[in-house]
Amino acid sequence: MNEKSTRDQIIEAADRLFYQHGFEHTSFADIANAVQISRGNFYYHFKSKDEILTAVIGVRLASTRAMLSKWESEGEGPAERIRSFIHMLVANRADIKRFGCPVGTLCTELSKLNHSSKADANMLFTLFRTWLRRQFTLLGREADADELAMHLLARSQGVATLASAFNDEKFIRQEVQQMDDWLKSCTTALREKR
Amino acid sequence: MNEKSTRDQIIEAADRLFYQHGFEHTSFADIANAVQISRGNFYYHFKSKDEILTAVIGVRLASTRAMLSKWESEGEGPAERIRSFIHMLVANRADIKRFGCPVGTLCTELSKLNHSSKADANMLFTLFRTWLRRQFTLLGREADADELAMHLLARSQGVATLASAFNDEKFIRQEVQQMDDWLKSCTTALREKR
DNA sequence: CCATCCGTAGGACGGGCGTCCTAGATTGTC
DNA sequence: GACAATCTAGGACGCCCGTCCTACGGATGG
Repeated sequence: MNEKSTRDQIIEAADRLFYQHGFEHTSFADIANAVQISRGNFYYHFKSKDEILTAVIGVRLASTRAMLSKWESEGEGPAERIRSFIHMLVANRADIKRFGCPVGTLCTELSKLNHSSKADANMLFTLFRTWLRRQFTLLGREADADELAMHLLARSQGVATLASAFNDEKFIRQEVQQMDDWLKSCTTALREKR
Repeated sequence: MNEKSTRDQIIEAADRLFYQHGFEHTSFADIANAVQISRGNFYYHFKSKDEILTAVIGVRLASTRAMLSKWESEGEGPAERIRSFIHMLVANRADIKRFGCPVGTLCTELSKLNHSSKADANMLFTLFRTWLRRQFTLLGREADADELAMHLLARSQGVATLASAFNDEKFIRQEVQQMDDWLKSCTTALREKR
């Protein structure tokens, strides 16, 4: 059995709880309870709650980078890669329906708290934005690549927010279908230009 | 001078603070400080913090209904009314850039808190959804009116989320322009059908 | 002028929070 | 077996939270 270190367990539990219940609403006691360790033991691994948040964001950044790299290395074209992004909504639909988008909800919360880690969390968005921009550029849309990237990001965020509010998975599939069509029209527009 | 009652002042201040800093992060002390009254005085007007939230949601529901009625009574066609909805994003762009959408962020927070007023807050979304659905029906799109309403709601939410994260007003204008175009294409599609 | 009532001030209360300390358990090394 | 380093348990600490009580002030009306 490859047991995880206590530190990693704390980060993992905090990650999940921050997502499900929000950063502020999650207490040390909640995390301690989830990891089944003593509350006092935290201080050995993290000096403060903010330090846990920093670690959680760090893990999310790393795993996001890994995911984007994987999509990029899978050798299919940029259109297929963007489709991977869009279909994240379907793959995670159960969680999104219950808790919204992990990135969007965290950034929104930290923004309202004026939290010092706000910029770090926003970097998660920037990661996706830059990656999508690159894919649209590869698709031959270098002129409006960033605009398209932001447009797609925004639509994904909106879908997550409403799916959560209305508790509606079907709506996710519906909108994903439309985004797929939209993506195709992006490629078609390119071909017509040539 | 038409002085407002203390109760209304409390609701007003709470409304603003809940929007700017979130419900949970806003304390009685914060509201008391904003209204310049004693903390203990709250209990005379509201028995609990949740009761203030209920009042705030009530006010928002009322003013939303009033706004939608006004748009509807202004006599222009359904397309122009939907345009009023879309252009809310531009009209409130300064606040949206800083604090996101008041409806979306509140619903998201209450959802994470599993708060009992979650359903009341979601009613704000339903108000817009039903109203938009009616306008699209009047536009001759009764078959997919709800789908179009949800689509537009989602895009607005996404725009608000990203504008806030990236602190970008220009993005709002950009997307509003696209939504205007999209709305025109909805009408065009109808005319072609006839 | 007194009685009544609405609105207010200030602070007590119990509890939960993030933080921090310290004594003990566990592990690894010679 | 002795010792050091690493990790853990449990709880103390001060603070702020939401809640709640009670005494005061200032109108109003008989």
